[in-house]
Amino acid sequence: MAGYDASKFERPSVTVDVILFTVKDDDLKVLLVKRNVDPFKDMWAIPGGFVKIDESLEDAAKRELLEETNVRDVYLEQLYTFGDPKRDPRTRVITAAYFALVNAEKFKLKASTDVKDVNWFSMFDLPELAFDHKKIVEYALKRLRWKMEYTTVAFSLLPEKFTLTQLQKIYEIILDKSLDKRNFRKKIKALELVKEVQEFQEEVAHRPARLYTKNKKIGEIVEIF
Amino acid sequence: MAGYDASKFERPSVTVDVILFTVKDDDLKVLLVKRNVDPFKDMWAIPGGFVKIDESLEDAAKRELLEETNVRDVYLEQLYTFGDPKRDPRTRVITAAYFALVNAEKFKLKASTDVKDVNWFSMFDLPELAFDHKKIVEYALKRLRWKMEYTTVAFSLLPEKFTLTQLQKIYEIILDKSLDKRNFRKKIKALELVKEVQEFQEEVAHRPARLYTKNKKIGEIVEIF
DNA sequence: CCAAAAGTGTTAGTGATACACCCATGT
DNA sequence: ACATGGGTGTATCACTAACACTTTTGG
Repeated sequence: MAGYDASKFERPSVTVDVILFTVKDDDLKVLLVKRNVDPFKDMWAIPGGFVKIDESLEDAAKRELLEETNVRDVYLEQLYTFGDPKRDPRTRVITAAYFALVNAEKFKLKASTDVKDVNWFSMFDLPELAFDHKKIVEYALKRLRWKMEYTTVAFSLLPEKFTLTQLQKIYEIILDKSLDKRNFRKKIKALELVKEVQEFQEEVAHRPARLYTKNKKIGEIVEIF
Repeated sequence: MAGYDASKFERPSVTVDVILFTVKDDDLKVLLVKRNVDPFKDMWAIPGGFVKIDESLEDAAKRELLEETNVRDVYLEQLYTFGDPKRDPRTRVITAAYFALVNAEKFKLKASTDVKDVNWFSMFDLPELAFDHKKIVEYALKRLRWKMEYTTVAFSLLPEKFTLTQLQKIYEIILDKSLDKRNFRKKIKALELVKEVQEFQEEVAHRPARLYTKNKKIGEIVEIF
């Protein structure tokens, strides 16, 4: 922190971008918005926007997500700040990227004024993205995979009540590898991450699975080293 | 990313701050600078400063470290971006904090124009710090400890040639716990992190220890999960 | 010969992996 | 009765943790 008067400096703009993941239709999906303005008009991009002068970065991330996509109440954490001077062709823009997870069945997407369209895309079949958003999304995937292995973030992708098979599938889809059912259940139970509910799946053409909820103070994210 | 003209917005200032750690005199030290200007004139702070309009965040971090403290060639990674609207009393300042490690014996500290004084402080006995720097330093310590357990960052705190006891001490000081010598050496050797050198310690009043170097392509940081 | 740190192996316990069959339900 | 996923236990392997004595050097 130097003895400069901040106002002497030509200032970069600051944005937040939010990489929102969900698991849906047996696939890992990212939320993208279609840009309605230049630069990169009509191209898909990560939702985001400028940080207001009196809001925190996290508040900005929540606000953008709500405004552009109608999504609220997500697991949210800061991912990384991308500040390459050339990442925006117009001017210097530094972006604090956030990383978010939701259970997709809880809201309806809707577009907004700045945005022509909003949609889920398979992480493994993305369209061309605006700015350096490809790089950002790839970085987010790395972080997501890491978090899956060492924390309980997976639970934020589930509905209130879920089966152990649903939970396991989330791990399998994101980590892109199959897991042993018995070992998986053994571990989940040993860590006491879930609590039995006195209910079972309904309307399935096979033996209905027991339902579980997250156990109390996993509330949010537990490191499971 | 929204359809706004960036120039319409009141822009926050962006700084980088660098938390530089070293291990010295059997203690974990942080580099602090004494501010020569308001706000917080004469108070100790993490080195840092404004990001220039055409330099990347990482370049800014390197530049500030060199300018304010004469330190170069460090291990450097982005830590977190702090953006609370009230963290700077003057105006909105968002700071991208970087986290750095050096072997302290390789350079001479020197103060600069913006800075009255530069010095190493024990991480466990810090003076009062400017801004929200206490919080930032604590966050950096958490990250450092985490990195010690799961990566090979420790090696960036060592000189070219070192003994296994020196290496072990670094772990012990930072993690603040003692480790078993035999198990420690077994693990380091099993992971092939070090290479024997045909030299020994000199001028010590006991059996001289064998010297080692970092093994080839640990070059930088290896995750040791 | 004393002080100081260097160096070295074995055992027990814990957690991870591999693996196959019966069960409950709907059609 | 059959198809579909649900549900369960044991044995092996790998890694971690605990632990004590001998060696080499300088003073």
